[in-house]
Amino acid sequence: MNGPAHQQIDEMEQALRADGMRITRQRSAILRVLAESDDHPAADELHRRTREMDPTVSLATVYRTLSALEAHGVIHRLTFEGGGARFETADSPHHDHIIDMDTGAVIEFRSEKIERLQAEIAAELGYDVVHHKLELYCRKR
Amino acid sequence: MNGPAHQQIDEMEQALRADGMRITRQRSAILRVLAESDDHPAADELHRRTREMDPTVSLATVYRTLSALEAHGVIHRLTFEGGGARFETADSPHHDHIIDMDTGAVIEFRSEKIERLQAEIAAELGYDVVHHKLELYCRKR
DNA sequence: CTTTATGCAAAGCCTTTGCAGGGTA
DNA sequence: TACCCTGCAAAGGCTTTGCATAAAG
Repeated sequence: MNGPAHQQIDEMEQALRADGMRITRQRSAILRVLAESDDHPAADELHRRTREMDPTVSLATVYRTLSALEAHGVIHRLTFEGGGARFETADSPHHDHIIDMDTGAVIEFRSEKIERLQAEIAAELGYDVVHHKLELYCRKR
Repeated sequence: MNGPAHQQIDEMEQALRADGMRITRQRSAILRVLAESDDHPAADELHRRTREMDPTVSLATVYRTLSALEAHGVIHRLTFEGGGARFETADSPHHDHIIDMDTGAVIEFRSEKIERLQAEIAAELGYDVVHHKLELYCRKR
């Protein structure tokens, strides 16, 4: 819902095109809907929203597109507890998530300290962190 | 696979009984198999192992038992990326997980610093952390 | 014009549930 | 005995896939 982020979407599409991916009407619509959402929607919700601007888009295409976009690094797949996958564009810098257990709302945050500690811990065990997931399931105090 | 952890299992069963849960042959077997596993098995793997000591146990009962044990706080449900839920007994103190992306192995670790930072971050946003999930998807360096 | 994407419907996981019979406290 | 639990099989969510058609480059 961040209004005219057109240039951002255009950039993503250019990158995808350069990466050999065809930009179809459906893919463009799905990507745009996701870029304009800030609530980490699930596939079926994304399908519903996309249909408002293009009623022909099928759920299968939504799933296929999401997988493709993820493979190209343009979006992230989030798998919270209970329920299916949810998605976000990968435009903002890396962050983690707080999940409000009462409302289901998702809040983004970032901690350099935690990032650093994670890498240190993995290194001590002989590993490199490829990616990680930190979710805080919380209630308002 | 930690050998004779009988007293631990007995303790858990006592607690469950005291909590109003009936200890059946099936539940006892499932709990024991899980307590003796250190590889965070999924439901179907648990079913396979449980059947070795009691071939009558059905998969439905495995699922129902796991949910019940989780509700009673005796086990934890882990939901890693891709694939279904995996489980561990809740006897050891809280810890997080490193997932070896090449072998699928799961390594436990604990960081007081990270725990503290998480609580601080949530507090700043007006939240209390009920529980959290920290997973490091790693490769051997 | 070649190759890739789409829609539809069917199938695939993993997990839950209704029901009648069986076991626990 | 009263109630809870179990097995079986069917159904449920979410996601993927086979196929013929349509569209992109």
